[in-house]
Amino acid sequence: MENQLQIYNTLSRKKEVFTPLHPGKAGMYVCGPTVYGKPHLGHARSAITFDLLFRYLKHLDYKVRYVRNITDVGHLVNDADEGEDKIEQRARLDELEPMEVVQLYINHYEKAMDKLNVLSPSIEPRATGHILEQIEAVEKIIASGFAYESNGSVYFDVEKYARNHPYGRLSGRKTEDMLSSTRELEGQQEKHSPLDFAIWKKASPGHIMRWPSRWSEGFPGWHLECTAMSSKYLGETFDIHGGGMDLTFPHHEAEMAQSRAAFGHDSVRYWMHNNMITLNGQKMGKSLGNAISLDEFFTGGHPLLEKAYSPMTIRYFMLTAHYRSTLDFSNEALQAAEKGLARLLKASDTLDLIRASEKSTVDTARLRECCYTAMNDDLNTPVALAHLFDGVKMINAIADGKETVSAGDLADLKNLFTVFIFHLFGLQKHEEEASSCSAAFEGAVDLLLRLRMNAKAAKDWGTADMIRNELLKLGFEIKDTKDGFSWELRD
RNA sequence: GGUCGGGUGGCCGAGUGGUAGGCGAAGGUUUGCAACACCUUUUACAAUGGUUCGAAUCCAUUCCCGACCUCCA
Repeated sequence: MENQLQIYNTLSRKKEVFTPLHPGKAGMYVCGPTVYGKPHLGHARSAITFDLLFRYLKHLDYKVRYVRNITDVGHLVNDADEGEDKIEQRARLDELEPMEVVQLYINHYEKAMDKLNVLSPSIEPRATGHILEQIEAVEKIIASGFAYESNGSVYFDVEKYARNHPYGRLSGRKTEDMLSSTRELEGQQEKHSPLDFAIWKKASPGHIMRWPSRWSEGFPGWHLECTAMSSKYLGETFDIHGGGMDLTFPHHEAEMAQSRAAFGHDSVRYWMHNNMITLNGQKMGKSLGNAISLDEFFTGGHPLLEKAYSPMTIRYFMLTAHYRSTLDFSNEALQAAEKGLARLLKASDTLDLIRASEKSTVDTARLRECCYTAMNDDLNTPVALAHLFDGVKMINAIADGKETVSAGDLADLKNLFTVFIFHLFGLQKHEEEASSCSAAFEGAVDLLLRLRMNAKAAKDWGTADMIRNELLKLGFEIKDTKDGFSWELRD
């Protein structure tokens, strides 16, 4: 039983063995982006963390339904229940329809995720597509007595709820502490208590995004969409709910309260939260104005970036830290990641050239075991990577003839590397550039390098070096091997 | 102020009682030279005290940093 997947549950603050609600199936819901701006490194961290989980669960033969929402309404700019909708604000500033803003940034997000090789979730529901479900949820909460209407808006009655239910359990706080530290805000006369949050909000006259309801023309509160959509697609109880740590309070705490008020029980069995990306020790975030967008990373177009970093470098960089640790961004760290990744991928190429021997002098079974143990330990990718680098040493030693591997072990090693590097970690070799080269192009480069080989054989170093140096200038990487050469196009 | 989490070598980053790993640097092997690869080396656990055969890891005190408490992945 020791080698089972364990995940850290924010609710219990412990690692727990993952046992799904329904044997053989796993349901996961993750808070996706609010689409009012370009995706940045933080979005990538969350997406990659849960993509890894999604891939691993599938690898463990679970039938996984992965729901990641898109928030396209209800997220207000400032204080929780006042202020402009984020998307409407962007629309006003850019003179666009709110849905144009939504579409634009969904496109940006999808494109970036695609580059990062983040798999599409099973379902990507949008809040605006689930207004009816959200209205139904409001009805349920009112019926259970934990919400009240006030001037066309409906608020969740936190104090009443907290009398019989633990509010603050997930984020580890007490209602009295929250009360004492809550700021006095303008326009909160509608609420019974400053802790109450809106689940339906009456639209002000200038508000564009609005839907009819029996309380008012308005829009749903931010926290509600996740309760409505997760229960719709995963059921009133489901396995895993993920998101960034900064969503723990108030968003997830509110979700928990809503679910319990609406359904009479908790919905989520395992809460998982990924930590933040930091920049000079400070959280990278839109509101702090220190976020670097993913596009900027891919093109190098940001003053803080010394160069462009490929999507795979970013993906690998994320995997070098555990998902619950903060990860500090720096050019140095990214360049180290770039080189580490190249070394790993090179070894996986080398693996294809290795020939099996009678006997093995290496222990591939143990390597395999170590890799899985690391993954089962709350997705400990940095440790799994460390073991894979032991594998890299192993591969290079075999290729050098210093160690030998049997046919069975070689197959095992190949399988391990393929599964971990490509299937689970989702890393890819340079964007299939090789396949985009035409046969004629490849033939021409091969011809040049064969000429160089001839020159070398004739000890005509001038010609040999000229060919190599000119090709290097054009962006090729040239390597001499034992019995010839290899080349590839740098990206 | 409240709650929670941290402080590890030049950089990043694992690690809850007994050699992570990557990147960098130095030296060497290989090579016509180079790249790749390989071998060796290097510097560490914020401070102080304590527990222990043995502590980065446990306890105490101190200092420093961050996250959340408003919207944020």
